[in-house]
Amino acid sequence: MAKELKDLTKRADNYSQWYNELVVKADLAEQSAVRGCMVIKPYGYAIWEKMQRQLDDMFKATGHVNAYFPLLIPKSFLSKEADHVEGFAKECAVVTHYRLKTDPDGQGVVVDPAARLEEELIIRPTSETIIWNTYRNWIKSYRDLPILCNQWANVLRWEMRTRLFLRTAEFLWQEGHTAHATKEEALEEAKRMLNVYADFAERYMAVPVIKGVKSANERFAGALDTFTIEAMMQDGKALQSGTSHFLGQNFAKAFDVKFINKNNELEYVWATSWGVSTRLMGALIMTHSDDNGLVLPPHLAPIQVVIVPVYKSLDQLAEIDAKVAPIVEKLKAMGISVKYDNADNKRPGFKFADYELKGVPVRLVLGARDIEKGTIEVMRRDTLEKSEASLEGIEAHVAALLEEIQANIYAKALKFREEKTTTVETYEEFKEKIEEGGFILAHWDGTPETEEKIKDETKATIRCIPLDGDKTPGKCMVTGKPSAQRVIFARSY
RNA sequence: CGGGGUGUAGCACAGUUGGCUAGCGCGCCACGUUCGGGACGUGGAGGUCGGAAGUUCGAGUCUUCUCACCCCGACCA
Repeated sequence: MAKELKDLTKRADNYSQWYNELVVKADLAEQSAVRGCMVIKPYGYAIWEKMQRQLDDMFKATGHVNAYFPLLIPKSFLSKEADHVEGFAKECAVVTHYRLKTDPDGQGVVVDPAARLEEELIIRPTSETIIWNTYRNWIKSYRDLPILCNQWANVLRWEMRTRLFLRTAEFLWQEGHTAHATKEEALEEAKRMLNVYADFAERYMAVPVIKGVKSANERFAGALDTFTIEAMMQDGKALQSGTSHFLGQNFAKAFDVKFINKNNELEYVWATSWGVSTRLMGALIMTHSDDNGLVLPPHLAPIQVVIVPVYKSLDQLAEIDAKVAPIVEKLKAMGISVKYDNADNKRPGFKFADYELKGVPVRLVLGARDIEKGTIEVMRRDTLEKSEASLEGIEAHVAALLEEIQANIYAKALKFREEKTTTVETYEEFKEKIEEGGFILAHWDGTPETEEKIKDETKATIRCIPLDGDKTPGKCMVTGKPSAQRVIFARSY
């Protein structure tokens, strides 16, 4: 076991291997038997559930409701919106038959050729099409609007190259799909949800993000505008962590969704869609982890506090059990999730290392020595600092410490991002800086051609045109043409 | 889809110019001593060497095919 962790540290020079290994060792997920898919293990899923619950609350608080739409989409639906089909066609799994039969020439089963579907079905890569096909029947009048639905689901995209959590073929996500009577209202909704995502990332995940608009090249297939939150990982690469799309009337036109407005005129419906996925788990891991393993933000840690007893005999353990019981009760009453690990089959040192690997924010250790002094050892995962605290009132101390850790890891990540963000004036300077990783603020003439050229030459893309911050115009670093404001460039996942 | 690499016990690997009964470490199981930072001793269980075909007296080792996975690209709302 000790060796495994050393291996992990040794490989830190290869960030993506280190990440991969960390995900597996910390018991979050593993590769499944199916290419590009993953098994999310109970510990990993517990984190996802916490994220889900929090996001769901935030959606409800902004007036949204949950619904569920089919997994399978008739192939023809996908082709109704030209850009959409272009974007997704090449990564769709297709259902062609509905029956198997035993192999007449051998063992096992074969696809029954007689059971070919008249129209093939695709497994949803996203649900805009099937949802807008459904919305047509729901919307007749402005009185039916807005529709503010969210769906928690799995989707499938046949990616060429996959990575646990960051880009798996099948992934879990939520997708919000809203319908509005006016352009303004739809735009406002798209921005509202971007803010919800940013808020969630920063307050719960402790991951600082930059809110912005995608350039045309990076825009969602079928959207007029794609808003994004971009985070920086510890290797300086960018990770698109959530998107919110203003779809205009594209899908309403494709699926013929019209309504009678207040002026008694027939009009197409305005749309948005927005989503975050299990990729957020990747962001969480890659933002905070260190060579000892995960570092989970207290607001999302399935176990916020672990208590480990140190004892020589079972009598001593019984004594510690009695001391710990009221602490556990009080912490639980405060809404803090606590695990008392008094399992007799593992030694304390093993437990220490294991809970560090799993990112438990606070560890309490209690032994005969402490009981004598009326103290308890407190270890915080973010800094690995140990301290002694009084047993009396330890609950309040822990509660305060959890908040402190939450704030500290956010501040640490923000500081890291700021240090790795540079401003450049020339393309030469850009090429040099991009090798160091991180975000680069530079002027760009706004054309897809220039962006493409930069991508070809440096592998960096425009992560977003920031919504907040400096808006002073300038000149494109490549072409010298006018630029409205600096945009963020980075290499990305 | 290109370039490179790896498939041998749950994990990580060794296995010589083909050679006789396939190995080490970690983990696992039993017992004992331990227990304040991944304990130690003794004993034990666990393998159709990724799959198929071939060469050979003999294949983990050589040949061909095939499958899977990893890394780097390409691709990626």
